[in-house]
Amino acid sequence: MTNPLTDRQRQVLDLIERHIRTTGVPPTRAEIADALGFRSANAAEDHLRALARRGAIELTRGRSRGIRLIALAGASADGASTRAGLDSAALDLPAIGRVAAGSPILAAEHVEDRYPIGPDLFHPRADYLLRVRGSSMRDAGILDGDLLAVHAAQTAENGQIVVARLNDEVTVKRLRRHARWVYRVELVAENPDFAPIVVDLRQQELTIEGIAVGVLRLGLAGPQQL
Amino acid sequence: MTNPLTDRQRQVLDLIERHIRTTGVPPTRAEIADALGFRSANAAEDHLRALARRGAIELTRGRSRGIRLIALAGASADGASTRAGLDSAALDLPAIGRVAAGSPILAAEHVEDRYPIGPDLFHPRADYLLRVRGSSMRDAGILDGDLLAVHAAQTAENGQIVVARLNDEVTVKRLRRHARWVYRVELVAENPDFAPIVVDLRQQELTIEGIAVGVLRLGLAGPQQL
DNA sequence: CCGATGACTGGATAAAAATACAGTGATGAC
DNA sequence: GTCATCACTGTATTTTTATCCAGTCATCGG
Repeated sequence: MTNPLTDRQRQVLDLIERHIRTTGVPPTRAEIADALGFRSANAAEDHLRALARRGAIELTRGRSRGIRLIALAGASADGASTRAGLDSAALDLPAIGRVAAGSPILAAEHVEDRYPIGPDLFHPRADYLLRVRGSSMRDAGILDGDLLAVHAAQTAENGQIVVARLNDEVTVKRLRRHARWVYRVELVAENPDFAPIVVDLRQQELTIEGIAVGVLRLGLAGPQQL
Repeated sequence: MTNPLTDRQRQVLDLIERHIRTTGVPPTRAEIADALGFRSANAAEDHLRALARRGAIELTRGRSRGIRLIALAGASADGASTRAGLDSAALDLPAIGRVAAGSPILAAEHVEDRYPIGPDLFHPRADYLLRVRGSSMRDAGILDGDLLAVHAAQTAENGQIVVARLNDEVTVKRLRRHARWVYRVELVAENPDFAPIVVDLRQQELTIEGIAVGVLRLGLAGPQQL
């Protein structure tokens, strides 16, 4: 018995599961709409009704966040198998420095070091640490030289801080997306000195490399100044 | 060393767990009040605050049903007590939440959790993680809720970020001291909204508890906003 | 071409929830 | 005796949240 779910419904279902795992509570209609870029919470409502009709979830009328997952039979589609060569049972994480153009982030020559940090400290799990260059995310508390804990993923939700590759350059920004924008996304800095980067997907290729799940700053010791 | 929870608090905690198990979502304040017979939802609110202070749950401000169970230490306190005190050879660090007035920072009841991070990652070595409250060090990239890696020390140098105790309150600030000042030091916030605290050592006792050696931020995952 | 279905926008509204404020007793420490 | 903490009552007020209504556009089977 395969799933009669549509792709979009599958995405909504995955989002619900992810939301419960990361926040402890199911999402509201508005949160679903925001995460998937809908401009109306009613779109989320429609999806929930459809999922309930198909038996994937159970809704409790009138109760806020009254969404319950039923029998998680199928494996989720979202990039579960992509962690190539990463030991999930490891107690440490590789730190990635400057990434050369054209090569994958996790290529061995990019690994500067390994740090004794449990990957499962973060939710979702961190796959590597990326050394941040520049101050474009300053107001999000991510400073030059910080190590960003990254969960490797090919997709991200509106509002998340992502590691993206644009024109073969790797950058860290907040992702902005709307349902109305078909060929457009924005990479927004968290610092008024930097303008948002508007990406036209018909002209430029944008690859999501992962989502930020934490920050680690070492070397706070010395009496250095900003 | 049993739970620092009172009987009533334990009952509330059990109820929350039961509610999640049976309905799939955490309870609201009104539902807690109703289940335990309170006539005011505010009674539930008070209990939740107390449980959060003790690290049994985590509350998300403004989010309906934003209650999360932390580290299910087990219903009853079994013989195997948790590692209290200072294991130097450990691979993890204790995280300290709110520090009660008059008691030492590393007292067992302040330990919210332990995180798998090698103490030697930091220089000098970190002895514990302190959960930062407030935004007074915002411009140093230390945000509300961050975990500050702290090296226990009784002295610090000018310009270092320190964990200090003043009037029995623990605070994180940058230390300012000049050779010319004999009885004076300043604790400077890294945020223009906070004025520097000028300390006259003849009148107030200032204790250095440690110096900041790093920052760790978890929970960067969800699409939450600042 | 028609009607059903999926995937939405936009606006409105009532109910549900969080949370602030002001109190009351009781208990135990100092 | 005073103070802090716990365990509440009661009243507001503001946000959140669920949910309804009225449409639009595209696709697909018949």
